[in-house]
Amino acid sequence: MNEDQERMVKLLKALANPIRLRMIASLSERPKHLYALAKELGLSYPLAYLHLKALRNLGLVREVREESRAEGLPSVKYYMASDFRLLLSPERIREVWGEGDG
Amino acid sequence: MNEDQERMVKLLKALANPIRLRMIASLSERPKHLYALAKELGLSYPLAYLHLKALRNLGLVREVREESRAEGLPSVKYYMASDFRLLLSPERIREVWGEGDG
DNA sequence: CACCTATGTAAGAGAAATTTTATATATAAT
DNA sequence: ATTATATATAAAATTTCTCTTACATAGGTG
Repeated sequence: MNEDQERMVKLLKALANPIRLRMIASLSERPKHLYALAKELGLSYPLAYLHLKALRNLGLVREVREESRAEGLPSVKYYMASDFRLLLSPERIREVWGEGDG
Repeated sequence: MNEDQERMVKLLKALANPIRLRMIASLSERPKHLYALAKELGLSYPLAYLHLKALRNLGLVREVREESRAEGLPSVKYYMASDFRLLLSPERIREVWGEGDG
């Protein structure tokens, strides 16, 4: 697997999960912190934490600084959905995966 | 999960696998039968069979009749990639998954 | 007849993903 | 003080996914 191929599989695996899709949907409405997101979606904090971590690792969700806080303050971390775009079609898949062997 | 949501997760799960992506890439070049596809991709027949079944179940790959065969003949089954199109973006995900709770 | 092609499936082993439980820390409110 | 908010992570348990092994069938070739 080359880099593009690996990236595509990782993205698809990350998105192939209802909890992570709901997280993206919610965090694309407005930024929130993880504790609030967990409550909103009816998840335990550790579970929400693990799912969010997976999304952050791929750049699908990112941290945003809350502006109303002075420098050096403990930080309540806000997250928002990144603006990504992934098209899946036979042609696109062939572009990335095709012609390896014939 | 409503029907659209379930469909989206199933499609993403089906696509989140390098073997199945390679199958789609290959079967979008030209139709072939499963035995040949398995050899081409270096897979055991049973493994190829299971992955192709998953793709067929979702309509991502479909069977095509070989024209050069007379009626009633045993049938060497040919498969080709269906022409699908799936766009993933925060907006699209919010359309399907958003507003459930907040 | 043995071998290669060709299809179809079940059952179990093994690997990966998901979820829970537990632990640790810290601030703010009642 | 106790409760609720808030973050962070490890480890174990559970569930799902993936893959191999085994079995059954059949046509064609050397």
